Amino acid sequence: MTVDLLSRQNCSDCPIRHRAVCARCSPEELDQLERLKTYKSFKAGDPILWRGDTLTYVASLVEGVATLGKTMEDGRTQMVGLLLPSDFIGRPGRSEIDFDVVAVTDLTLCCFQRKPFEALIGSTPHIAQRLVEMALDELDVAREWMLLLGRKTAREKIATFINMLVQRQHLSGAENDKRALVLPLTQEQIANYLGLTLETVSRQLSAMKKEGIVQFSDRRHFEVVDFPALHMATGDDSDGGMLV
Amino acid sequence: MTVDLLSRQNCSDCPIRHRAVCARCSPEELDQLERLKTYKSFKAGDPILWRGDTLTYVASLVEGVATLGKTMEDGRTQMVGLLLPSDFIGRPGRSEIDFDVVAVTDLTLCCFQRKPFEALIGSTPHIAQRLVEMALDELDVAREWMLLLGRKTAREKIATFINMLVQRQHLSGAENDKRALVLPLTQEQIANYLGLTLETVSRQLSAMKKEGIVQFSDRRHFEVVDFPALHMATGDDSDGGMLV
DNA sequence: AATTTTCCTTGATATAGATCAAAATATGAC
DNA sequence: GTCATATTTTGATCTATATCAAGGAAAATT
Repeated sequence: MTVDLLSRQNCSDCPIRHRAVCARCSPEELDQLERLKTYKSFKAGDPILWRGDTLTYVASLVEGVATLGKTMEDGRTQMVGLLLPSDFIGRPGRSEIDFDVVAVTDLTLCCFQRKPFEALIGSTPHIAQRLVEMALDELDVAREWMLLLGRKTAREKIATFINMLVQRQHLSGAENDKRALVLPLTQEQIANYLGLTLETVSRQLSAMKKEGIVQFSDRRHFEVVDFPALHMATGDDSDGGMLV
Repeated sequence: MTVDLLSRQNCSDCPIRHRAVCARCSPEELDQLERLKTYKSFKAGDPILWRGDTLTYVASLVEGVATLGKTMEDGRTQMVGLLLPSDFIGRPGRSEIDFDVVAVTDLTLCCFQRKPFEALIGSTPHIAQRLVEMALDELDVAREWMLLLGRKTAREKIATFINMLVQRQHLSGAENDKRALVLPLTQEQIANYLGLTLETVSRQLSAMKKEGIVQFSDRRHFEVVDFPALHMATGDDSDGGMLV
């Protein structure tokens, strides 16, 4: 019943397929995965993992949105990742986590006990290989975000964030109205993701509405009206993104 | 002859051992690695890889310092990684790189052709497993840096940077004067790493000298005089770091 | 439907760090 | 050793964004 809106795949069967982890698995291997798997549900706002927690599971996000965040002693916080369906949580070969994972919406995880999962990796090179690629993909995303956090202006940050939502939601199979997009976070959470304050996020978003770049139907749903202007505003591209 | 100052290991033999990639390799596997391996040298300032380059090699940094950087169309740049001896360059399973790798000092790489290296991974689970762990370690570092870039003050950034140098150089086997540390970057490069301008770096470093936290013997060599104050200045710890 | 709470907007003001400018110091080349 | 270049320091000013403050709109709860 859980159709993964963001990964073009029905994943009620074997959620770890999300990222094609087991595209090349043999029937026996799939069977093994099948037996390890359990589902867990969380309510919006629930902490899934806390910094320092022992990792007994690795998991694949089936439905919903979660954030990865780091918090400083004095309360300043920085989001370091946004988890959408098909994303992977956990670190084979590591028993502790050093950031917080929090459910933003109600969500479902497909969990595998870490130990047997690691054993499986140890004997199945192509799964390990796939995990390397996934980790390196995440690393690319993190580095792109470092550029954003270190060098972009508030306006560029917002534009880049919206553009990322466009990309991740278009890549997905969501065959709804092509332009209808979901804003999964509050403005405070967006501020946390972008290294800004919520007031700055509000002002920049208002400006982009006024300029007719984006249009909101309600707080959580919007569409991009002027793609070239959005592209231009990201700072990634000196021209209007026409070449891409 | 090339003794790796930063990894407690003599690595003239099999540089990929740096990160214990092949600690569990059989003699035949070591032999295979041995045959794939070539050394390449670069001069300070040389570009090693350019964004968009095709990756024909993966490599391990034997000696010297290199930076990973991203550049925007208008010239703004953000360093996204600092490579010290024993660090790994390259992405098994990926043929293109999307940032620049530049030699900061003269350096030596130990290179393996990507294709055969990937084949080796495909048939050797424990190497693949080790690479997953390495990629996840890098991801942790990148996320820690995201917190720094998004939320820390200029002073906290500088203190954190110095503290990172202490940690990486102490972890290494460098059994020279315990306090003598190398500053491998110019202040402009540091600014690039921290999302600041060079003037701000200069001012903050001067302040920390004046306060007696650090002391420079020359531009590239310094020692930390007051560790508790340094810890305090990183912002990571509300107390003076006494508990760590 | 009324009330509470959460989320968003807008304005006024402050400030950390950027930018502009210039001199002082190193470093390297010849 | 001198000249040229790269790097660092310091000062004056500016500005983007934070901070402080308060009201309004939506959502959730009763």
